[in-house]
Amino acid sequence: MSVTVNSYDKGMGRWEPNARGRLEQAALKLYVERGFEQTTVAEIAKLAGLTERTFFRYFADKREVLFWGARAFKEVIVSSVAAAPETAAPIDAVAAALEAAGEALQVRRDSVRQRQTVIVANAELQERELNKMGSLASAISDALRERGVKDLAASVTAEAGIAVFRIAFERWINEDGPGDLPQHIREALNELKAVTAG
Amino acid sequence: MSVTVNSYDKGMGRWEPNARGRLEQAALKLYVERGFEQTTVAEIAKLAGLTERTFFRYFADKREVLFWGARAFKEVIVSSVAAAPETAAPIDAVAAALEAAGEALQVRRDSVRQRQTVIVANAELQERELNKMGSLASAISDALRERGVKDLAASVTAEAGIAVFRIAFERWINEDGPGDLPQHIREALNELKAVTAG
DNA sequence: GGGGTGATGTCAGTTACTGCCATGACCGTA
DNA sequence: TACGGTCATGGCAGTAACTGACATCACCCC
Repeated sequence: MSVTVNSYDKGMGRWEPNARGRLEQAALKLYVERGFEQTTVAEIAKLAGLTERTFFRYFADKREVLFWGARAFKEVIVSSVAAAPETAAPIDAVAAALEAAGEALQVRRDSVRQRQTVIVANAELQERELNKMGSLASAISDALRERGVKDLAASVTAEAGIAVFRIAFERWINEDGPGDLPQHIREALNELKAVTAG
Repeated sequence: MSVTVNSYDKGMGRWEPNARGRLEQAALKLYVERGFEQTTVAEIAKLAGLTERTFFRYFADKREVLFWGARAFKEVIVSSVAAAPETAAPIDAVAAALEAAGEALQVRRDSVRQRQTVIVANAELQERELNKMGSLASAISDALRERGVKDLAASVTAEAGIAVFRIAFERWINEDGPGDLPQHIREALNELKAVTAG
């Protein structure tokens, strides 16, 4: 039972197109329905009309399929930091980048929430998410250094920014209405400034 | 070839004592010698004079054996936060707790460094470490709330504290001499205050 | 001395993940 | 039109992490 559409289309190659996308879709669907642990890679592959072996050609492991989309997110943030006006203070450049990325998430709130539900239900997925966040912090730190920010300041600013984002994201995703992620980010950052003042 | 000592001692029970400790020792030894991935659980168990099955009774997975010792670390920090004078600002309570824990690490610098070498060489172990740090942040956040700190401030302070600690730890572990971890913590915290000021 | 307890062993099974080789439609080129 | 190379995928065997069910047997208590 494949998730793909009609396959007698014009221009069809030897294989259905977008194998990676089909695997992503199939995996998310099954993870949501049965949970991460109760889903085998073989099942995902079958639903996508592929084999287990092919799954592992596209994704390093069973978790990674949920995080492939985060690449774009990272790129948005990094280039936004790099593009901030030269006069902007490091923390402001980071804050602006996070708010911009936050707005991008905002419009896909339902699917983001679905994905997050799967992640919070499984410890291994939370680990992977933290890992991605850490890698994001490193990337931000690098981008800040490119702007001439000194090592320690760059590290601290990037880590603090990520911490702020994580808290804001968690509060936003647990909210009832559509919410306002950028607003949460501003609030958390203000709180950080308050608790570190003095 | 067991790592245990003479087994005809007085007071010997049916089994060699301290199975968990023997497994920890054996695992660290092999992880250092061959690397994490190149070591099988069967080998660890054999070196400790036990079986694979018993390894998994003590540790949830192959990674956890490296992090069991972190429990004590967490307890020190949490109780230190709880024990801070009522008048202390949240960020200062956390900073003091981290410095205290830092001093405890300082005296075991060599073994800490050995363990860290294993961890940085493997992505899965880094994930687990981030996970432990996240759980530590939650625990600190809870301890702050116990002190009457409001939710958002508690989260932000705890996460910022962990970020500061991580940066300080990394700088300390990569240093040549004995170094001064508490000093690094103070410097990183001051930097955080500087970049968030204004 | 007999039964209960608890740490360990044994064994079979599942599944994530990998390496190696095979397949066959596509594409350029002679 | 034939031919040879490319490349996404399939097939298959193997390793090792992890789990559940049951067996063992020294120890302890009554």
